[in-house]
Amino acid sequence: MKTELGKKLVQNAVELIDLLGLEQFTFRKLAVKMGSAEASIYRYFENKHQLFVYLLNWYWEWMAVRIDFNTLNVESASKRLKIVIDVIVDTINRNTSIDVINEEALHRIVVREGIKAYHHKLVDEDNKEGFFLSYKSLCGKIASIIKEISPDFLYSRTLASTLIETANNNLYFAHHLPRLTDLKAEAKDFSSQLKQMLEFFVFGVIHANIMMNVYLDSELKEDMLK
Amino acid sequence: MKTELGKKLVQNAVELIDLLGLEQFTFRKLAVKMGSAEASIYRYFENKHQLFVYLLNWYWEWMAVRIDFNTLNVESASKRLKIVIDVIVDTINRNTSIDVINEEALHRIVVREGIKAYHHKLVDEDNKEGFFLSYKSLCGKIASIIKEISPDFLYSRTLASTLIETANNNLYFAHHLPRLTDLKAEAKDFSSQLKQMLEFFVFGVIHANIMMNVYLDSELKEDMLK
DNA sequence: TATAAAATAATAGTTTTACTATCTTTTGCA
DNA sequence: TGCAAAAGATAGTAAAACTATTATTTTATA
Repeated sequence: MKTELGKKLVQNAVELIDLLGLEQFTFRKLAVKMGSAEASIYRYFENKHQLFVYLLNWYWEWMAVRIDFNTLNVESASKRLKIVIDVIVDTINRNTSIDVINEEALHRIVVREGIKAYHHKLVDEDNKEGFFLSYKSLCGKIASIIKEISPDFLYSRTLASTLIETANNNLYFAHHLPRLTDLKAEAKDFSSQLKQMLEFFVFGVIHANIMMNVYLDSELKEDMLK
Repeated sequence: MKTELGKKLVQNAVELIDLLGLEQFTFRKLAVKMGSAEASIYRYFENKHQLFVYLLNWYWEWMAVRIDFNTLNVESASKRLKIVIDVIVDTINRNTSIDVINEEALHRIVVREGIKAYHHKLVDEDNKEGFFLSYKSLCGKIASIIKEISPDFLYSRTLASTLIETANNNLYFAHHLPRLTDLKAEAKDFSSQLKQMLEFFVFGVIHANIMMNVYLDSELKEDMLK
C-alpha cells in the first residue's frame, strides 16, 4: 500500500475478483487490466492465495476499526453488541475519489468467498504464519463484549465467529440459495430484517442460560438440558 | 455408481481429496492412483467441480437417510432435533469391505471444504442445474422439525442451515483455529461437548421468543427487541 | 451367430494457469 | 550526477484442465 503500483494492484485486484470470482481471477488477467506485467505482481505477492489473504486481513482490520469507532463512548455492552451487528451487516458509502479499496466490492468478495481463506488443506501452515490474526482478533473483540453482557456465558468465542459467519451466510443465501434462509432478498428493509434476526439469535443464546433459571417449566427446561 | 469404474472413481476420489485437499487434487493424480486414464474420468465428470458436487450430494443424501432412520418412531420433535444434532456431529463406524464410500474421509472433506461447493461466482448456474437440491432438502427436513417444536418460530430455515454450518465450523475451528471456538479438540468427550453446545444454541434460540414472554425483566427484554 | 452401432478405454495432443529467469528501463533520492 | 531499487518486457517451464482421435469392448438385433 506504500507504492503507487501496490495501491493500483490492490485496487484492481478487488475489482477483478469481485467481477470474475476467485477461481477465474488470475495474475495475468490482473496484469492486463492494470496495463502491467504478470511478473511485477509476483514481486508483491507470492501467489493468488496470499493476495486474497491480504485483502481479507484488510477487511477484518477495517471491521475492527469501524467497531471501535462506532462503539466508542457507548456504555452498555448490549448496545455495543448491536452496533457490532450493524457494522457486520452494513457497508458504508465510500468516497470513490479517495479510497484505494472499494469496500463494497470487498464486502461482496468476503460474503461470497471469504471462508476459502481458511478452508483448505494448508490452514495450519498459514495459521502459523499469522495469516488469520486479524480475524481471530476481531472475533476476540466481539467475544469480550459478549462476556461483558454475560460473564458466565460459556460460548463467547463460538458465538462471535458464528455471528460473523451467519450474517454473511444469510446475506449470501438470500441472494443465491433462498431456501437456506427465511429472509427475502427482495424485501425493501432486507438489511434491517437481517440485523433483527441476528439480534434475536445472539441475544436469545446469550440469555438462554439466564432465562433457563427463570423459566421453570419442566418440559422446556428438559429440552435444553442434556 | 452403477459401473465398476464409476465406483472405483468415487471411492478413490474421496480418499485422494481427503489426502491432498481439493486444490491439490487433480484428475491426473486420480487417474494414476486408480491405474486408469485421465480422459476416462472426464467421461464420468465434466470437471473437478462437478465431481466435488456429486460427492457432497452423496453426503447430504446420506445424512438425510441417517436422520430418517434414526428418528423413525420418535414422537417428540425435540428429541428428533437432538438426534439430528447427533447425526450431524458423529460419523459412524463403516464396513470397509462393503462400503464404496469412506464416510469418515468424506465427512472430513465436508467439514474442511464443503462450503466451496456453493461459495463461488457461478452458484446461480449451478443452482439452476439442481446441484444443491439435496442440501436444501436436508435443511428443509431439519427446518420442519423446528417448526413442529415451535410453529410460530420465524427463522426455521436459517436455524437449520446455521446448525449444520456451525457444527462443521466448530469441529474445524477446534482443530485448526482454536481461538474461533470455545471447544477444545483435545478433550476426551469433544464430540459430546460439541453436541451439548449445539443443543444449547439451537434450543436457546427456538425458545427465545417463548421465554421472552415469560421472562419479563424489562432491561433484558429490551435487549432482545429491536 | 454375425455384424453394425454404441459405449468405453487409451493415447496423444492443445490451451491455460502458475510460476520463474533474465535482462532492460525507469525512478526516487543521496 | 550517480546508483540502487523498483518496475517493465520478454521468454521461458511445468503442471493443470480439457479435447480430439483412435482403438477396443459391449450390446442390440437381423
